[in-house]
Amino acid sequence: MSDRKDANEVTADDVAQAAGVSRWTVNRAFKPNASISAKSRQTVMEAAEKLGYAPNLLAASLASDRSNLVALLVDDFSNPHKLVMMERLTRVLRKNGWDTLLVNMLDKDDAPGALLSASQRRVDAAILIGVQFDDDVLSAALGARRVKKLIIFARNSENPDTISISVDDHAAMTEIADYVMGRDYQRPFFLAGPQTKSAHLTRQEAFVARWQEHRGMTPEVADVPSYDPGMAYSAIIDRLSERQPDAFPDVIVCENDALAIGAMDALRHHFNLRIPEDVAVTGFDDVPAAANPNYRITTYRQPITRMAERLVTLLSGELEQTENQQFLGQMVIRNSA
Amino acid sequence: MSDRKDANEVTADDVAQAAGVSRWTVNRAFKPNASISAKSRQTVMEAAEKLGYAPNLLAASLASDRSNLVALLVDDFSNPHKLVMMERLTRVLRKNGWDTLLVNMLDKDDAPGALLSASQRRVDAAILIGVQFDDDVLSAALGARRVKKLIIFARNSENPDTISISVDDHAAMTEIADYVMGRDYQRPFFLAGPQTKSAHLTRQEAFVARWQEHRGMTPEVADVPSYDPGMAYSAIIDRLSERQPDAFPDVIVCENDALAIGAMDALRHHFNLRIPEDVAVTGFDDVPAAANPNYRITTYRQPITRMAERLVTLLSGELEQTENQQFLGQMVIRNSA
DNA sequence: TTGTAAGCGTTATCAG
DNA sequence: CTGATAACGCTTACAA
Repeated sequence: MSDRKDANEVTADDVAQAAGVSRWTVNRAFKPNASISAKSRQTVMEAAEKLGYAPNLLAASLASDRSNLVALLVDDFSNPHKLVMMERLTRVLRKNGWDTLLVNMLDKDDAPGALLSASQRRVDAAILIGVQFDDDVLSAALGARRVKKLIIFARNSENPDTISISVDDHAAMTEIADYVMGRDYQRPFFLAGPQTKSAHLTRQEAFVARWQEHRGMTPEVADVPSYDPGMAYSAIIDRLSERQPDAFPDVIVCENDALAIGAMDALRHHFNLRIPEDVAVTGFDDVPAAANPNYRITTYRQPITRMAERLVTLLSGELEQTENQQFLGQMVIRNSA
Repeated sequence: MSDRKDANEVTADDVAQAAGVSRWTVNRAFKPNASISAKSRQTVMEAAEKLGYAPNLLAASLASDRSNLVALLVDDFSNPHKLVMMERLTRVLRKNGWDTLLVNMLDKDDAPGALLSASQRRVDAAILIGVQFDDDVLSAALGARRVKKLIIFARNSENPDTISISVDDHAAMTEIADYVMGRDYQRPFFLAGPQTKSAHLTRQEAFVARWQEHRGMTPEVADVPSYDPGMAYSAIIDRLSERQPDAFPDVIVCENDALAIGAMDALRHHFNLRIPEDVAVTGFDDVPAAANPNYRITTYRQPITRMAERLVTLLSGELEQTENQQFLGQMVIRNSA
């Protein structure tokens, strides 16, 4: 049945033999700062090259209990920003010698299963870039000691055993609020994503607080069950239909671009309104589509690459951090507000 | 230094001891159709549950030389369709017990490196969903015996040692051509993606051939270096600026939706043209944005889920296929043409 | 700097 | 159906 196991099953022993050294020397040759003479290393590398040897990472992981593998747990694939994050993360990780196991959280209750999958491959860390990881799930996961490190990427978490690498949502949203107030909009409407139990309502809270503080009134808020342009589209229609002009918002501040795109589509194609003349819109993330001439969204860009680089230092353990890492991004002013 | 190795390091031996059986029996309990009595299995499972045991897949893979791991090699993250494919693929794979290693091909010449990464984790197969795998790369990869199976997903390949699972591009594009001709467009323009050496020019060729056959003239063709809406936007502007109205195409047939989106944006926002009144546009893939009210693209939907399911049967070896697998999708008629 | 012994946690295979 | 032996290919000591 299995006729594999032909060539390519070259082991360190084979190389050792070919190079006339011991297996352990072969090993050292492949380890960046091992104590090995330059000469030995070269002999080994030549033999390895000739035989087509590459270390078996499975065996290495088993023997060493570190795998140089991280799991990326994702749940909301409808948000286009996920594609950007996945690209950046895998790029930076791979450049630094880490491989990525992509785990699709199939549904709301799949978090434990997803984490289990990851742990069975002995990943060194699990990186969460989904939305459905509330603190209950995290505690359960950590309680079960499923993974060594749990890192929440691009989202806050209050869980003390978890490290989050994210943008300073409060600062970012305050900046957006100030910008919007600076343009003198009067009737704000905040469009939020899923209202889970964890701490990621920061954006909404920050906006609302800032507006209250400066204008003495509480902005209207609506939420959708997932970061999906289609859901945002429907939500806006549901919520704003049959509204008198003077009760219609003049600016819709969205928790992210996925929602902003849906909102803009609804505004233009359902309500037949112009943006920003009739209603302005702001987003968050600066997804690729935000720059396209149809949208030209005024949004906020997270420094994903820098965040990914921080992640790498966290993984390598250089930084014995347990504190959450906060970054500052920058507003990108375009035409939608 | 390492204070891990606390709990969770439960092995089959521990469970065996707790359950009063041998390690091998524990193992059998976790294997679907192993010869083990129902009673033994239950005892084992209870003990396992209590101790929180889960098989170490690293060790299993090492010992068995099958890993139940596949690598997904991706290179063009700017195409939104990739997100859809990744979601479907990981979903179907995981449901069937396969894990996914996501490998980002960092640049044009990274294919060998990416394949090497995958092979070092001893993946059972590498699935290619990028564009830069031309037949040279594939041959090299196979020559180096890097991976056991190489599967090209959603794209054709002529390489005989490779299996491709894709839509029947010829049939699909012929259907689109017929549709376009049926609407009586006269001046077609085909917008193609990267012109690599492999066989994926089928769409372009099919369209051109069909048009020639029925109309006796060769459609104009342009190509862009990557499936990126932004590139398509620029390409359309470069190519069509300063053209007299009667030389301007009345339908732009795009190799996929990523290009169609860029083309539509250029047509509307740069040339100030209406779609489909002034110029019609067709796409391919039916990405989520194709359905949004801004675009409403007439496109072609690939049966990704069925294709992913076929992939799984291919992986499990039930099908000792070496032939390429072709699927039929369906046209989705919307407003853009 | 280099070699050696003892595992890492499974599975294939064969004996009972 | 169950138990035992020998790998799988590497790493972590530690000794030479």
